[in-house]
Amino acid sequence: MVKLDDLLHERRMTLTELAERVGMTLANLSILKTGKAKAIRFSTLEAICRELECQPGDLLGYEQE
Amino acid sequence: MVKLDDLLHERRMTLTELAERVGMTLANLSILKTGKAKAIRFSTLEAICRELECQPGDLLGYEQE
DNA sequence: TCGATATTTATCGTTTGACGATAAGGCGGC
DNA sequence: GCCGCCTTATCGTCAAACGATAAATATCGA
Repeated sequence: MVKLDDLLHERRMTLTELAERVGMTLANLSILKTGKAKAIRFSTLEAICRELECQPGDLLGYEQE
Repeated sequence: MVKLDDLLHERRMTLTELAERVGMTLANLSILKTGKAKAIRFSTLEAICRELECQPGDLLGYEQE
């Protein structure tokens, strides 16, 4: 569902770096990445997509492409 | 950002019907559709995508395709 | 123009959960 | 063993989803 891991690898970016760039804690990003978050603010989604230069659909999805 | 309108038209489904199918109030779905929601629960996103037979990326996105 | 249907907007209350701060634990590589 | 990276956990605050409900507005066809 949350495909952050793939995107990070593709971008060769660590979760730690992404956390700094989007301005949120590593802990909360990790929760999101590992699929433990129950919801997300659009502002957060936007910030992540901005830094990863991707679309929400690249981050969220049920099928694997 | 939230492209619910397009999907509904394509599916020829009213917001009212979608509300019944996903089991949430029309009022809150309207807020989501008109881009006034600040966040979304993954469970809600999932329910909507299930009924519209689409992916999160079809519902959320910054670019228009 | 009337009326039915659909949607938007608003208010209030409850509850969920994001997110920050922080700390501790795990893990692999050097 | 140390270090960088990540996960997990706890606690607190606060934002906001979502329900229930009602009223206003829009749309459209007869």
